Amino acid sequence: MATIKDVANDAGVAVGTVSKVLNGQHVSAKNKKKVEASIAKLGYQMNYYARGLRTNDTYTIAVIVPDILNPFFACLVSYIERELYQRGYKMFLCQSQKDVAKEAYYLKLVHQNRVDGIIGVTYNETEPYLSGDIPMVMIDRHFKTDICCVSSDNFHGGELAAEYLVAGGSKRLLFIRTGSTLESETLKRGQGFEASCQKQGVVYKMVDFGDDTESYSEADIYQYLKSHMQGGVLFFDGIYTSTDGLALAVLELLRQLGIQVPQDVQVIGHDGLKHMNKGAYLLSSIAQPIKDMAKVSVDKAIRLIHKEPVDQMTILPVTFVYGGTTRQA
Amino acid sequence: MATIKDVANDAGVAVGTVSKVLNGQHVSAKNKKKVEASIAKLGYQMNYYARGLRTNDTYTIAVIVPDILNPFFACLVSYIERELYQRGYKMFLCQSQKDVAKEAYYLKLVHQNRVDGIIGVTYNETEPYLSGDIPMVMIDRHFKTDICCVSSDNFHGGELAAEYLVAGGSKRLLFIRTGSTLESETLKRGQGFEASCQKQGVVYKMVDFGDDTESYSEADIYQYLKSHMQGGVLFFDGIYTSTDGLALAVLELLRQLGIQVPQDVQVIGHDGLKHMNKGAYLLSSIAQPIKDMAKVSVDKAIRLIHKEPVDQMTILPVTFVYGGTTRQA
DNA sequence: CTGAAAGCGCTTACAG
DNA sequence: CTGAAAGCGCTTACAG
Repeated sequence: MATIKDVANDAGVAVGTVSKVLNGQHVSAKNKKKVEASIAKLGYQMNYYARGLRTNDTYTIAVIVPDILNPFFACLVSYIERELYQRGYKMFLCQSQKDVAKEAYYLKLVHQNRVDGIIGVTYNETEPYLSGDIPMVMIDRHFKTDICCVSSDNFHGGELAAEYLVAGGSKRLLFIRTGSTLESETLKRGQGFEASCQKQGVVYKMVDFGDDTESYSEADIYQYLKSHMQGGVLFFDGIYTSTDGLALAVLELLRQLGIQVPQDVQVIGHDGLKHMNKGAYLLSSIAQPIKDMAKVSVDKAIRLIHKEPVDQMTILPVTFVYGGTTRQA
Repeated sequence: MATIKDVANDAGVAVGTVSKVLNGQHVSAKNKKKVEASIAKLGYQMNYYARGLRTNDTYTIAVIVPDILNPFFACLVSYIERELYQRGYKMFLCQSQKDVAKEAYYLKLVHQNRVDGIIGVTYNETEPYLSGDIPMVMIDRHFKTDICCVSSDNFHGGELAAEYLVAGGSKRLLFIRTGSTLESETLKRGQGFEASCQKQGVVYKMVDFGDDTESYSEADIYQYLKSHMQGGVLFFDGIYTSTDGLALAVLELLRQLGIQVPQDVQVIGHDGLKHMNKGAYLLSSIAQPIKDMAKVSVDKAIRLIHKEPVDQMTILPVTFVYGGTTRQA
């Protein structure tokens, strides 16, 4: 590959001059023309490794998510990539897979590869690995330390779910969640739901099936639902789940139990996922503004890189979306 | 951040010695111990940009796919990341989004960032951008030039679909496809289907709705199906589509037309996608061995990087999977 | 086995 | 405005 030196020789100027035209600094029109001609002629491509070594800017950002097999994260990562591309950054994709060792590996790699910043969704206790010297924005996870965070309005999402369920005629509500209790921001979904139930003075129950191991503890949930049935009818007539994935599992269990949705019970999920990520909504749900979350995350990360001021916390609005599992309010 | 020089000073040895222990070369036990102690003490992390500049190895691979919003690609990318991680490589995620300019940008970036190799699924005519000096493996796309390719057995997939449809009792088959006609490997799905129909001596029809613009040309397909109905019954009683995404759209159209699946017509898709990428199959389908495709791709890429011999073409086997839209053969 | 030194391809003061 | 030179943090022959 041609180097800056080859270009300088070909154009008959000093390497410093070539560097200047490469970086848009002022050089005489005559030299600029010569250099540009040589660049084109030699097919010169800048070696970012050499530049990065000198300037300490790499124009790369590491994105750490649990797993893009999960459509929510795939969607988030997809939009982050587009945003990064617009801004001239490249993305290292890191899947932690809820594996502490792997997450630590990536957090370390990030130093070695001198990424300019990190955008991450992490549920592990990785704070010890976080040296504050690298710009970092977390999604949906509010660290105790002063790390930048962007999230959607999980609390209000829970409220919305309770409101729509009641508006659709449900009188005895149930909230089901699974997952790590470290997901501090997402925990607010249940809190908002509960607050709204109390405010509306409706009967409700909160149940937590703990960390899901790929199976969403389906057997446990099945037992739970079954034990709340009497003469073929479920005690609850409105269910809100912490994620769409969980809602899908619940929907299948209800089907097995012979319960009609939304006639007998309405179901609302959370995330707002669509068929193949582009068709209809999978079910009635509280939709997160994934695109905006991606945009804001990238924007914050780049501001941090440039040492510009940023808000420590940003909470984006959620909306209710109809997907056939509610009696459309 | 501490540099190799800091470590050398702290340990009282030369930088060359530190470099050797870093790279697992032989140094005296005494010095090795001293160096390791200093590394730990200073929290030293190697600067890969400096090393990369020297050695021209970056341990990074660019993965180029159209868009991970598509669950098939999300799945592929997810498994590629795991494989890469195992082998000590990092991944640049590049979404071309079927945008020629963006794809060209990434292909160029790849030179600037000196990635060791590329793994890609591209449908554009990007060959001119491909300088042969960088190891590259293509998935599902067979270039005329001698680029390494891995694919699943699309032809046999088509055959399997026809066989299962007939085995389930269908007598008049229909193949529907959408998408770029550049997808040379995936085009074989239709070819295999047709070959099997002829061999089995069954009535069939092939129809191509061209490039999908996010909407799968749904209106056109609806019209087509409707024009082949008579007295509420569809002329065809078995449908095979080029992808699961398309099959889902067809399923919805059939529902709108009041046609029962699988009673009136059986439907088989292609890809083998699952609910949330982990639950049940979306529908009866021809499943691609995505995990193996990822593994083989990474393996080939790394062999190419090491200048080891590799097979130019690898075709992995596909299987029929039952997902409720066939009369289970 | 170890140290001193050159060099990878850039950028950036510093003179002129 | 331009050139010559130092230096970013590594690795790798080359002497000793």
